[in-house]
Amino acid sequence: MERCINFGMRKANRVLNQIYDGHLAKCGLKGGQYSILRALYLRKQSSNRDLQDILVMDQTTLTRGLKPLIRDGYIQSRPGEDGRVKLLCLSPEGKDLYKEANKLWQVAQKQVAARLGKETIEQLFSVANSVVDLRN
Amino acid sequence: MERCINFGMRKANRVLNQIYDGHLAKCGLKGGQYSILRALYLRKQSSNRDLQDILVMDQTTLTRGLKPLIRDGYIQSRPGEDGRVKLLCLSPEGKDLYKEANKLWQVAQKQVAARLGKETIEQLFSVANSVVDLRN
DNA sequence: TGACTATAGATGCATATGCATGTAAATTTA
DNA sequence: TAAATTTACATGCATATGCATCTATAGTCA
Repeated sequence: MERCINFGMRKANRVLNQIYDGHLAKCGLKGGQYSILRALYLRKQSSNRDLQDILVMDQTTLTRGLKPLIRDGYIQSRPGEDGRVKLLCLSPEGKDLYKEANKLWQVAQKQVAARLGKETIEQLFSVANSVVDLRN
Repeated sequence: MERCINFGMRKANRVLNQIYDGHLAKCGLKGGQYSILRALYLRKQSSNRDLQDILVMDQTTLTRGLKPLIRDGYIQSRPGEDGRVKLLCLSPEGKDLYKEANKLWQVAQKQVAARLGKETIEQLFSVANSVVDLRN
């Protein structure tokens, strides 16, 4: 009975999401939103397009993921010189929220890391990177 | 710059979903629906509760995942002796659909397996199982 | 038996995901 | 420069996900 690769990873992904989301809920964020805030925190400014590459995310998924963060004032959006482009950056509130979320993220990350162990984590990233490379 | 375990797996999960969904789309299914059909095909009959454990899925997620499959007549639902329980099984159409979907799944699985290689796949399942065990 | 508790599912709400498609702006080409 | 093409982003639609909560049924215990 051959195991489905997609199903195997999907289950694991759900478990991880629940752990990280559980911690991040204290500041009202989900894991995906945290990733977006982090990417913007580290890059100061990005277009939607840039973030798609960084986050390995579909354009439509990203656009919608940004929506509540813009709505709640954590991300500022303005048109670029190229009229098609939307430039995004964290507002002061967004930076504060990221810093707060980062503390919660660290708790989640440490908890998971402690239980999985170094070797498993290395394998996880190695496997995940290999899978992402399937896109090329 | 520490990498986020959740983010790493999430990206990989999205890539896999797209590959499998791309193939399964030919019969109108998504990967999650295929997993449900498969579980029912192999077990003949299950309650919602049973499937939650098999699929490592939240009750509400599963209930909603079943909805379109029941709606479209692929899964039959009837109450069990225990009035709270909902018993589920594949209809004849559901069995046919599963068999058709299984062929498409095999194409996807082979394609991914060929590109990842045996060792990476073993690691993938090993890591995924370790992550799922975090629930305990 | 009646009250309390536990279990199985369903629903409201909000985000997550991506295909097909639409709109607008920039670039290329004839 | 006008038309065709490409690029960036938005929207309609449908499924995916799970927390909080609700309903109904089953089981437990005083």
